[in-house]
Amino acid sequence: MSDKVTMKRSRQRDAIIAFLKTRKDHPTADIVYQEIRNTIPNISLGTVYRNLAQLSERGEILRLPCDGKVDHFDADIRPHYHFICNQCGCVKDIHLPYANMLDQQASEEFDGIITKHSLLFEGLCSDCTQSE
Amino acid sequence: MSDKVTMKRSRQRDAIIAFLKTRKDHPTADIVYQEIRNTIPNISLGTVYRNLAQLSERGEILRLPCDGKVDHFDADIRPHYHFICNQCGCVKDIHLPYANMLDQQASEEFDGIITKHSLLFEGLCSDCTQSE
DNA sequence: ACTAGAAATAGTAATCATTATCATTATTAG
DNA sequence: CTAATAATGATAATGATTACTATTTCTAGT
Repeated sequence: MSDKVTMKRSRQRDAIIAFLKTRKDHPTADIVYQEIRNTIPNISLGTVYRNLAQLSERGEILRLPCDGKVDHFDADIRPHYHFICNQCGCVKDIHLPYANMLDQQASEEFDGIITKHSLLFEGLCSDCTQSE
Repeated sequence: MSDKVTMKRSRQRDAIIAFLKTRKDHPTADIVYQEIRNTIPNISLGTVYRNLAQLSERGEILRLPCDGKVDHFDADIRPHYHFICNQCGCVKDIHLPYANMLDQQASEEFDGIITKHSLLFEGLCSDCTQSE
């Protein structure tokens, strides 16, 4: 947290990053675990969680909190927003640029320092609108 | 959820609503529990959770998910946003009106139906900026 | 007021995602 | 090569929240 402890490589972490980069659907820790087990059968779920937490703290990936539901993870660290489907739970990108204006507006209303915001859109994904 | 099952009053629920209305700091379920115990010593934590969930589903109060941290609750159901302090964890109001434009903008970028968004500001509250 | 049916409760167990622990293994700087 | 230490796997622990169940409390309709 405070300072960079030198990071040793591990094939587990390499596999996690590599896998995340192949996916655009923002998998959960458990999905990552299930997938990596195909190549590293005895990887531990704790190892997956530890690495995902570590990588997101270092800013190498994004942790997407989803309003009380399970966290998802994104290897695309460019600032953008996300959508979660209230029916199937899938998470998709919303490519609006990060709205700094929001922080500015909020700062005018607020006695303190606003450094960021998190914004999550909700509704029905295209698949779920059709199967209704 | 689907339809209104007639709601019976209970002094536990009355106390929970009444307490929430006296507070502007958006207490957690546990805070509500601790407080109500002063007047109803044997109230159950499960009862508090059940009622808070029920009331927020009926739209009588707001549940505030806070990015993986503990949920907070708000008796002020007027649409507005919130701020959470990264230091002390307090939750405060941000009185920007609900930005429907955000949903519209997002809808243009998105193949599906966007019904709402949740937006949480983060940073340091006024108390924590001073004690740094 | 009485009563039957339904909702609410207290107490407790269960869930579930996530984190912590710890003995062992793997990585890497020198 | 080797010592120092980060990372792992296996498992236990945590913590917020929900589910269960026998009992109590409401309340609508006689």
